[in-house]
Amino acid sequence: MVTMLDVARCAGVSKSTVSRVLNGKDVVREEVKALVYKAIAETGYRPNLLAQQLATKKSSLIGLVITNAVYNGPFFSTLVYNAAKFCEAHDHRLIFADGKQSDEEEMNAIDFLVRMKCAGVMVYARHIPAPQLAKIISESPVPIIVLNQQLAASPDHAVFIDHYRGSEIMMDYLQAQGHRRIAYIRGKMPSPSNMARQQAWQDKLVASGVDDSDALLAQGDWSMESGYRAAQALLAGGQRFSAVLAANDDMALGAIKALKEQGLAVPEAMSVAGFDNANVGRFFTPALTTLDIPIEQMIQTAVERILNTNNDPACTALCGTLVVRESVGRCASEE
Amino acid sequence: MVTMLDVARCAGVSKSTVSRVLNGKDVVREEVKALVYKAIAETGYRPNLLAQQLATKKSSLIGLVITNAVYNGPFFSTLVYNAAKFCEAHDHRLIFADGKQSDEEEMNAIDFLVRMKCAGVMVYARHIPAPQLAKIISESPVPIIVLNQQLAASPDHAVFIDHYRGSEIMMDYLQAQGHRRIAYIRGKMPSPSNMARQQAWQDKLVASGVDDSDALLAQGDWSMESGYRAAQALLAGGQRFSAVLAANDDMALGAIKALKEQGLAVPEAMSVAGFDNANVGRFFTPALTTLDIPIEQMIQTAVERILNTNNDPACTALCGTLVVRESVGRCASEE
DNA sequence: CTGAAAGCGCTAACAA
DNA sequence: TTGTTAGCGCTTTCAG
Repeated sequence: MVTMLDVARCAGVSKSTVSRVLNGKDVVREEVKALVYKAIAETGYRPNLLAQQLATKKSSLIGLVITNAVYNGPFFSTLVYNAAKFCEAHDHRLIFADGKQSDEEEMNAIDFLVRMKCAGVMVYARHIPAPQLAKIISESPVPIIVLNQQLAASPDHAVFIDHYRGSEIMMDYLQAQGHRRIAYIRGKMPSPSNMARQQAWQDKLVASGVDDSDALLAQGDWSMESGYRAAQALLAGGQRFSAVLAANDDMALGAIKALKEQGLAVPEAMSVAGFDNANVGRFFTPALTTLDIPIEQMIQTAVERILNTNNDPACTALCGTLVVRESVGRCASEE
Repeated sequence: MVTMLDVARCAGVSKSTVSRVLNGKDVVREEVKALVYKAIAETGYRPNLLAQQLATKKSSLIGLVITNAVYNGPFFSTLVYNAAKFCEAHDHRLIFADGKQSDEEEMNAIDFLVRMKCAGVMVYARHIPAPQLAKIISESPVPIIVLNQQLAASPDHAVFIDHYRGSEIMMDYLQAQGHRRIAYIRGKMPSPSNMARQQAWQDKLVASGVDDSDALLAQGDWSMESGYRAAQALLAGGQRFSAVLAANDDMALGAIKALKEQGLAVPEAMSVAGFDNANVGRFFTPALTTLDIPIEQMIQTAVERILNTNNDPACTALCGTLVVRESVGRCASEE
């Protein structure tokens, strides 16, 4: 392991001089500079970032904690991709810790990142309860930004999407197509996005006079497989409904599969819609009607908040935009 | 920022004692231990991992470099998910650096991770040429494992999948179904997996007497969108073919969409197959016939190689297994 | 413009 | 069993 001292000796100067030419802060004589660069090349020196960060107390890392519950969705790749992208756009690197499946693991993950002296950490939490989150935020020496979740206690530490409003938009569309009895497949609980979406669904149903919404609710776990089974369960339940709204695209896609298998053409006999605007939805037959979620903006805002380049509170009010494709049709059965 | 010294003072002991109780290595008197724990709780002390790693020269980080060219595929989530999983199974954390779109960026990413003193780094490279990679490996102070690419120069630093063999398996199946003129949609170059798959496709075609394989080749970039367009181009080309093989599932799915739009039923009028066994393929109509790639095993081997818990050279010989579903049928047209 | 020396927060001999 | 002392590799005063 070649250190700065080795380079210094090789160049016949002191450690501090080497440090200076590397950081370009102080002024160093050109000839000396050349000498140092030559020594660096000869020795194959690579600065140790741990030592550097320890000395400067500055970090080039931004942490991200995600539950692996969302690992299989398209949501995950988009999130990670954009997180990496924006971090690097600001000369930082993304460091990643798995929140696994429990609040304890999620806390561990956050703790690890904080102790790694990240400049900040983004948390896509599924298990830590809000008050606990608020406590972590207030006690943390570095900014902690909570993703996809509203935090009353510290709004500027949360970047979220208004899933309730998004779900309303979708329900309005469905109802405008004449659907009244709309079934809902929810994701695994607890999940803020699911809760909000489900609530809007129920509220809209009630507002339109459907009062047995419970009978139209099915349970999934975000996976296609679970959407497939949830749709089967719904069908088996014997309830009347003309549309199925799933809490994400994957489940919607699974549901379509199940409906088709039962001889129900989509959208002719049954309409289906999802959330997230997963890439694959466009290539399905029928192409999936969905709600596009501005993940990219959310992450960008989070990163900028961490690095203090963004103070725009408006960014927390995202709600998504409807993407109309083929999987929703007009309601056939007049009720 | 509360340091170990603060804790020591608070407990009325020395730094080393605190360090000892924290690491549990040396024996410390129970009462002193209690004192220290109390002090830790009171001060809210969190060990600084940078300092710790600098002092011990041990790291709990494993790096991963990926080109963002693969970010949108299902390949990506599986890779990252499993990488995180196996790292954590071995008490390490995954740290992530974007290889972006050039060899220079990929080298930067590797360099960063090495300088962060990772225990090792896994590289899913798309741009750095093999000889360069070999050089990096030989000069690196920590193990560098190249993913998904054969490396003649240093076989024990490469964990790859035999894509040529995998493609042969698929071609054998297609030909067994009676297909002779099989079109191929390739991914963006350069890509070792694509090159191998394409070569096997061509060799098999030639072996079966088809000598104008060039006319049956279309260019994609791994995305569904590109598969869609490639299939359109193939159709527009006016060539006869009864099956389309795409270098990955996403392109295969895109191709199916285009074929359907042209009134070609899959698999009745045209067969389609892909590679990777993306989750979504199962829920498509028709469900996609594909080749399952043992990504999980590949990553596991890589992580274990880095941590020296695996010396089994057999693990480098993975080739994947055929997953027969509905998108390939018997060739209708006798030629 | 450059070098000496102290310090970042922790660990690890070595003594006591 | 515990404290003292030197580092780990880098930055950063402070002198010169």
